[in-house]
Amino acid sequence: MENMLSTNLFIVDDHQLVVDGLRSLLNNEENYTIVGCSNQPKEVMERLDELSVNILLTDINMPEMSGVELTRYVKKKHPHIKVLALSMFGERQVIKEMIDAGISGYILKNTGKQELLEALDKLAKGQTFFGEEVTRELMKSFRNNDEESHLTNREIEIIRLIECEHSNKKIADMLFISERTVETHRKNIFRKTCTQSIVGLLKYAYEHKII
Amino acid sequence: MENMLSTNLFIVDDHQLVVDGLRSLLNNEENYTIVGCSNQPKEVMERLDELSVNILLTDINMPEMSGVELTRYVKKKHPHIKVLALSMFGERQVIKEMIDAGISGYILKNTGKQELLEALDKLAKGQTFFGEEVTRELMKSFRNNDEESHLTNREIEIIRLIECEHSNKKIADMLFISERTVETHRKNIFRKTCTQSIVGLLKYAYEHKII
DNA sequence: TAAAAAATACCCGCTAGTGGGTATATGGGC
DNA sequence: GCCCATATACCCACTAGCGGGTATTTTTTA
Repeated sequence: MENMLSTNLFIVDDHQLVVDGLRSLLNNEENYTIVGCSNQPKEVMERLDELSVNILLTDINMPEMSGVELTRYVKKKHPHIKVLALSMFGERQVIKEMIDAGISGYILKNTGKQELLEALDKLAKGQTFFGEEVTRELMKSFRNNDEESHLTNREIEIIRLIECEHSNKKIADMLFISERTVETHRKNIFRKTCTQSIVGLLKYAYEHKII
Repeated sequence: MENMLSTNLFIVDDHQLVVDGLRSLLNNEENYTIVGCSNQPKEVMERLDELSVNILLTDINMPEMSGVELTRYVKKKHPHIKVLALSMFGERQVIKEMIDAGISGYILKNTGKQELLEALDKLAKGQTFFGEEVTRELMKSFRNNDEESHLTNREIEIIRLIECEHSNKKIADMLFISERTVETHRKNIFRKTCTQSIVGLLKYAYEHKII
């Protein structure tokens, strides 16, 4: 019996275990109703004609038809349906293709229930959701198109001081500048390196031999 | 003309440039009065008998007599005098010996004026002060006496997740535990690895092949 | 079985750092 | 002189993380 207030989900994955796992995860969620499941993308195409589906959860690697193709079909034939892509890995190229095809969200299969629910919530509201690791892969994608030479000398200097575990205040003292300035440099560094945390920045710095 | 309210300093370093530099730095500080300078530790011993000195700033590497020996002498003959050790490097062994000898503070010569003033302020109040890098060396000292095997499996797991740039909340979700628990694990990890920041921890983890 | 270690989880208080943004000064190139 | 890049520095709002601590439960060890 469909609840008029809940979001209707359709799950497609060539692995029945994944399908069952997702069903098990979502069965007690009162905001969502699973109106269908399948291992066959072709079957999905037919059943979507008969069902009222809000969100399609789809694997991206299926032998019969890829998630990219399925997404393209769905967005063309049923533009109102949001597509949430599921994958074991966050390969950059695939993410990009799925985005081009029109997905609204992308999460990895190894994420927790929380992130899945968060994604569904977002999609149900018409928003988009890209999990952490997916976002990180995207940022890496942008990052690889930049040259390290676009970091200024000052910024490199500050990265090195950060690696020495100096606080912003300490760095400011050492460089005879304001702490506010150090913060601004940090912002610029994060932006230029497309990193989102000190951990990411450190890894970037090691990879690019800044340190 | 000595100001009764200011702290009397005596500077000893075999390099006149360092002495002059410190004098220049401190000459306009109204809380401090430099009552004497010297390049000769032996001379210091004599002059301390005649002067009212609150804090002795001393180099640790002097040809005539090491800072350790001088400190021992001063603490024995003039126990009220606080000793602030100055050094180019933060060698672990030397730091330890100076501490054993009775210094109240230790900073590196490459630190900024701010840290010097902070150190003097602390010593003037009867407190101790060890600069960042000195503290770090001390922590490394403790750290090297520990085996990595004292980290539990859970803690290692969390370190790896931190390296993946996951937030505490995200880690909690993934491990099905409370965010409070993750925080506690982090505290324990910092304590066991004797690190004080994520940067230090990351470096530790790479060095010890945890990641 | 008792003790120790590990895992879990909370309380409280606080701030370093960050995201969003704006703006000015300086130096170099054209 | 203009434009651009870089360096400097601020405003505001906010919170993730951390330091200090306590405690209980579960698991492991002897």
